[in-house]
Amino acid sequence: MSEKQSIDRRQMLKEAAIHLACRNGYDRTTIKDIAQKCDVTVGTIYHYFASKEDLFKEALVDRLPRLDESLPEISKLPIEEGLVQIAMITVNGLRQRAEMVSVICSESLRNPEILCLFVSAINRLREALEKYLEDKIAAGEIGPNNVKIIFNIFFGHFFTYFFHKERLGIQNLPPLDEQYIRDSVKTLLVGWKQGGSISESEKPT
Amino acid sequence: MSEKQSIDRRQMLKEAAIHLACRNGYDRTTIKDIAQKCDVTVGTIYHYFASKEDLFKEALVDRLPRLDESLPEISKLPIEEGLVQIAMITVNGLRQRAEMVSVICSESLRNPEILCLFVSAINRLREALEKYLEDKIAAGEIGPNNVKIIFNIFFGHFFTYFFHKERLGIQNLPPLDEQYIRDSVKTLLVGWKQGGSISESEKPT
Amino acid sequence: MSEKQSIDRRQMLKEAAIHLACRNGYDRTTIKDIAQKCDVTVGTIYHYFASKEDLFKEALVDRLPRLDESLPEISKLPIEEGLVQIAMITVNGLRQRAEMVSVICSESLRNPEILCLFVSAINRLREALEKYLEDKIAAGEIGPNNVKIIFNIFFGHFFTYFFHKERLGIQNLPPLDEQYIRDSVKTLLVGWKQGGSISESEKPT
Amino acid sequence: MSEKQSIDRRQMLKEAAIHLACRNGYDRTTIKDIAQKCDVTVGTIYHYFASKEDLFKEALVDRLPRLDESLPEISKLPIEEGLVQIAMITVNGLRQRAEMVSVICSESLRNPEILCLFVSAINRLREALEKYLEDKIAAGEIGPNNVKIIFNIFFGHFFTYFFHKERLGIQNLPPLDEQYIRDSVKTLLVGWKQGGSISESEKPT
DNA sequence: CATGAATGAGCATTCATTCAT
DNA sequence: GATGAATGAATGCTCATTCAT
Repeated sequence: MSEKQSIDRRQMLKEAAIHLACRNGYDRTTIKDIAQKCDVTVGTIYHYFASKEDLFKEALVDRLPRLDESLPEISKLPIEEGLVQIAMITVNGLRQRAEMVSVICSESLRNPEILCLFVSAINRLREALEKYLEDKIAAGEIGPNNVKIIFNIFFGHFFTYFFHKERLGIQNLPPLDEQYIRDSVKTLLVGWKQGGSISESEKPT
Repeated sequence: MSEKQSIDRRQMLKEAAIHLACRNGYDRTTIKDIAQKCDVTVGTIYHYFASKEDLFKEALVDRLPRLDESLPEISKLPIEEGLVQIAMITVNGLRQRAEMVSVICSESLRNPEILCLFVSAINRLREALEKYLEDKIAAGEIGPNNVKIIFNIFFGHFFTYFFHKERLGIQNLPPLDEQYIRDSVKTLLVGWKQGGSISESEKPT
Repeated sequence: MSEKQSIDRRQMLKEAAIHLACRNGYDRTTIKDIAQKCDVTVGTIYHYFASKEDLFKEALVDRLPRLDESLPEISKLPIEEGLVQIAMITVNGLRQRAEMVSVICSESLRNPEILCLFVSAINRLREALEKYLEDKIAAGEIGPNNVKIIFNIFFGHFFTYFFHKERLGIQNLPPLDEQYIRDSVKTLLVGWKQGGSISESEKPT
Repeated sequence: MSEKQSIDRRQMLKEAAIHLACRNGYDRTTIKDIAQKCDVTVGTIYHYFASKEDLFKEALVDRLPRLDESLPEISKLPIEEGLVQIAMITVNGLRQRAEMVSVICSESLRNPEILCLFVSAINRLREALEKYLEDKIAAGEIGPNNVKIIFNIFFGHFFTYFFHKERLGIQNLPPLDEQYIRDSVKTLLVGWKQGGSISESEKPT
């Protein structure tokens, strides 16, 4: 079998694994389930992956979201538009990886390796975005703010809303579309522009 | 055996179940584990609960958080202080139920009954807090705002930060203490007081 | 509690045990089931009986059918009427003990003590009826016949028919009533009166 | 593994299951027992059968007795010989399936599917034999008789005697051999030839 | 006498993993 | 490479029996 086919098959198995685990959880996703979904036998899976855990670890590693490459372009935009772009990339990233996010949220609590993946993805995002916000403060586009807090507000807002609306399926919430994102960003910016989220202890004397 | 002892034992079993499931997940928490943790035998668990699922369902049901009873008092405070109180109650509620929150987050994706519990708890909080915010807007303490958005911002912020810091254990974040909460509320209020999160489509003509 | 009450309670427990075991089999009839049916607790059953097996053994022992006492009266009747009476007593005996017959049939294969009960009941019937038939042959009411064979034909017929119709519930069979019994007896007697079931090896030279 | 081996192993498991259940009953025959008897592990049984119940259902289904194919030949014989052949086929059929008969008798009372198997096997036999007897009456080989009654007498006799002698092991009964069968048939035919088992209600006026 | 909480061995079933073909 | 039969430890659950109250 050609190398390409081999890569495709690995990919197919990883995707099936994540897809099933998203619905049923890691423990209730059996090797046989994955094999059947891919029309192969259990033995085949063990040709490509050393164990069930390995299969999932690989599946999660190679699909972590990356905001980094888009940031340089976005930095050139005015902050209103920049934050909208960032929020949309973040939400779309979650959406495309919705199944993976679910698996990671569940499994990270008990699997340190998966926790590590999750944390490093969030930290990459945090660092990039804090840097972006600091630049904008320096440039005077928004007032002086505690960037840790405003990152938390920004990310927590979109993450939780995505989780409530698109993963848990809570009813009667407005759609998480561009309009909602623009309204949210506008709301946030009203305060951020004025500044003031520097805590007493951080204030320069 | 007295009724009291019987109730205590049920309670003990439920707490052990949640505690273990928080660390290991529902599927990896065995009846034997729970029994050993409580120094009883498996048979005893089945004397008190019809099944493993029943044990967990009961354990989750009777510990859902309640903001409701404190709100009337809080409503009398100025909004700065009110939101701090609400945030602290919310964070402390999550903290006290940290283990339960973890279990619910994992299991709600595949167990509709648990999802229902989770959703109704969130909705209760949402309704109470949206009502509070609308009253404050009417009273002129904050400007006109889309209460759905600002609830999402408020809750999402504290929920995500709690999850990152205290559940996932992400390093290098400031502690989620009163100071952090006060700073966050101040940051949020800068914008909320001024108002402006009414979307174009909602604006009165 | 008076002795009478105590006897009643034992009786009630035994009847419940047989009743449930008839439907569900011995193994699927639990002590708890029996206790619930009688509105007592499991502990109570162990006051009256040493074990589950004991309860069932006692329940089966004291309800074995008895043809013996009626035979002297029946012997005075002409054989046509006598056999009808015997068949009716047999069928009614099975009917009243239908549940017990089911339990005995199932359990006798693996429990030697129950087998013994079953066999001795059948043997008592066999001996009584063979004696009756020999007397009737001697009296010339029926011809010379191998009484073992004609007992087998007589008992086997009614037992199997009862089992098929009233225990298994096979459809489209005529009812096992007096008319059917009279017709059957008449059919059997046609041959028995003429005689001839003495095998070659038994015939006097 | 070849398909043949796979079929053999299924067959071996089914036979072991029936064999053990005959001695111990369905409930006391454990999967482990069956596995040990066949020198395989429990997992192997579940590789071939979905459940314990399935294993037994299959085991019972594919061994139901069939008289049908022999009847055309037997019909050509004089009735004395024909009934002897039929009785011998029936008795040998029971003998070869002795273990299965025991299991079916016990389980059919509580398992509707097994009851259905049992009833349909008996009904097939009943229909074939009633047809045979009607033909013989029409041909004048035996007198006018109620075929339902004489079938019941014929089958009930041999079935009960088989059950008493070879399953329950009641002592002091003559062996169920060809001689016994010939004597029984002769006894039955004495009456059948003369006829007379038409009930009053059925008699033509 | 009566209770029912507690026991723990035993059961049917699952499933990740191995390996001869 | 690919197969799928075989493994066996582990799991949720049952139930006859005991015994302190």
